[in-house]
Amino acid sequence: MSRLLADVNSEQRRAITMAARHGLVLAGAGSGKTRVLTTRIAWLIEQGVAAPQAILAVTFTNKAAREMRIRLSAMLPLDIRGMWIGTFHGLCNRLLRFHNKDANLPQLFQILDTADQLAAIKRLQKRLDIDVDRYPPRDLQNFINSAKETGLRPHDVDAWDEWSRRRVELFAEYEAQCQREGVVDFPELLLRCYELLQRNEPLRRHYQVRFRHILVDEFQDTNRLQYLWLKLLASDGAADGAKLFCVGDDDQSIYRFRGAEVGNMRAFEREFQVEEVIRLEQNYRSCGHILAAANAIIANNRERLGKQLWTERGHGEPVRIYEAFSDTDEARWIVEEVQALVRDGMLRADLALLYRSNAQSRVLEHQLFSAGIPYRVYGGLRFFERQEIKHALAYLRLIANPDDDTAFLRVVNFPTRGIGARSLERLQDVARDGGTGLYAGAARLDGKPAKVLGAFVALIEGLRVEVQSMSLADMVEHVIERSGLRAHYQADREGQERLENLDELLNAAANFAAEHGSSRSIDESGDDAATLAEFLAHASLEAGDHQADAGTDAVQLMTVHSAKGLEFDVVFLSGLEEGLFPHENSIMESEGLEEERRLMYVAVTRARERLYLSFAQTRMLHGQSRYNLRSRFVEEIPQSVQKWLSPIKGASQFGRAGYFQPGAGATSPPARARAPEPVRRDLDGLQVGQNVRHARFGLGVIVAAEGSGADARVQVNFGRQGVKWLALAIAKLTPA
DNA sequence: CAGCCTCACTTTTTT
DNA sequence: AGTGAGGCTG
Repeated sequence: MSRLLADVNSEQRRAITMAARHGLVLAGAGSGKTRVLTTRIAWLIEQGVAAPQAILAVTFTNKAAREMRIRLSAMLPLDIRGMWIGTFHGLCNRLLRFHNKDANLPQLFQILDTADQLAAIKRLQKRLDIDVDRYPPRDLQNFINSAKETGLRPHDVDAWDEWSRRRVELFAEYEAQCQREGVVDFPELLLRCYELLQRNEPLRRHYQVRFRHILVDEFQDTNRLQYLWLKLLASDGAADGAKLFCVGDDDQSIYRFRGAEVGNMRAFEREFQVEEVIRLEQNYRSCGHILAAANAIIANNRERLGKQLWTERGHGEPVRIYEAFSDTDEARWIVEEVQALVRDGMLRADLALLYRSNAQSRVLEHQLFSAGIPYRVYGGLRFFERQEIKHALAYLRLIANPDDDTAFLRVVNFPTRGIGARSLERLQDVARDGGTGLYAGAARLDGKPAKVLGAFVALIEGLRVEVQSMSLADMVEHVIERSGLRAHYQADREGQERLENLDELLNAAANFAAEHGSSRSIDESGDDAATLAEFLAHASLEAGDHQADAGTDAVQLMTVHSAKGLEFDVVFLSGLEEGLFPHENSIMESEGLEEERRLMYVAVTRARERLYLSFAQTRMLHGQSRYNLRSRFVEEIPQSVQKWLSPIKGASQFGRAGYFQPGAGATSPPARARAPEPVRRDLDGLQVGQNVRHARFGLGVIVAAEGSGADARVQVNFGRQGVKWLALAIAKLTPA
């Protein structure tokens, strides 16, 4: 038996060694999904079922692709560098670079990241004198991207009225602009690649014949276009086409808002007549009580393919639940608990503080900071998104492609060189009238604009010549120097960190050249431009890690979304309140609510040993106090695995007597007794923050009040019944 | 051209 | 409350 199959359970083995046909693996959280995927690849190669070149493995994130490569190279005595393992976008980029002519793209086409794309759209709107109130740039960006991600070009999009017709026109104008400038945005990479293969039969056949096995990770996150792309490469499921092996978990589908279609799982099963659907339900991560909570929560969803996690690890600890007065109290309690755990020898890095929305990190950070506990927040600016890095890259982009107007405008006057709005306006007019880009338009100016812009063009031209036979790192260094970027940040008192980042960019360039340039020699002239283009693509496609210093032992703070795929010994999940989690924007429709519940399921299944859930009666949000009910998700956890740390279970929902009793449980500090502040009195004895009962809507909390006497109205949060304004003269509210 | 002020926004995120 | 973008003034 193959060494690859040691320590693999029977279901995992079934998936790994499945015969060459279409397969769907429903892999529960912590069930060894990545392992199955990578081991199957290794197994296919080891058994001689497929050659390495015949395999295409697709992931969503660079991190996942990297991990797959690392694991694979540990399993196989092969150089896996030539293998087609990558993200959808990375693989499409690769394909388009190979066949740029057929795809009608310049050889050194640039990739616009989301921010570049928005800038390009704004520029377009300015050029065409579009009312940004009627057509907000963000909306337009969303519109364009979601059209492309559904596989639609402007002429495929329906328009019924003047407004939407105009919108489609702008979509078309935007495409023309991108084409003129030789740039593609993220969805364009996929769509362009898809259309290329669809249109060009020999090319399509080539790849359809070449790839015998297509393996897809996180299949539940695929959007329409990605599914179409996979289908095309797999010859639509024809007998002689590639075999699709998709791994995913419908219960962890949490990206509907960005176009993911869980329905692709069922569509795949149906359209490819998938015979083998394998469920990986043994969980190797969490203790039994935690899994019981997760299973019970997700069981409330109707739209499921069905799965039940189990473990051999035993029950472990119950789920700890804490009710706080306020968000501040909640944060303070969490920090005390963290301190206790660290005192007991727990590593800070094994503790995670999770929340539904980023705004919640502030209170937590504040308390952690006061307590002097090192922490790290995920989700800030990433390396290649920093302004100084984008500036340096913009110079490099202009060297590679002078038609890139986005890059041009970014640095034409940075560092400032006396090119003002007037000069640029003149230039944009000239460029528009001449039907050229800005760079080319500069030659047709006169007067002062001609002088200042001529100097800028001369700078770029000079750079292009000087840089010609340099290594990538030297090139970057030279550009940072000659553009004046370094001097600019040196003169800036607060430029120190930016200078360090620019140095880091040099490192990145050197590393990149070492890793990617080795197959073709770097000093072989003529390939410098290609290496530069690859580096620029890399910078767009892989913006870098969110985390800063991975080395230090710090408590980890992140949203539940960011935590997907990660695991921690101890997880604190805070803000379990109706309106927050589930989020109020999602409560109204069942699909939204089910996605929130999947999010909750993801959060719970991050914990290995211990899980804390907490919520607060009062929370500051957007500068206002909000009064929320406890999340329904808390209710969905079986009582048998709950352990309440705050005074009395459910105190706030059914009267507040319990609050003034001392805390219970060895791990929890005594609750600080504090009466909720009445915001306004004399509303028939009702006050904000109070629990009330309504004959039709049931239990709720008063969240706001206005008016007096016969006009007095209160706003009541009834949880799943919604938030309602009720006139006291009409509605019968009784204190609960 | 730069700094200041007002205004609007505020779920989740990768490529 | 806090931030970021865009507009206006010195």
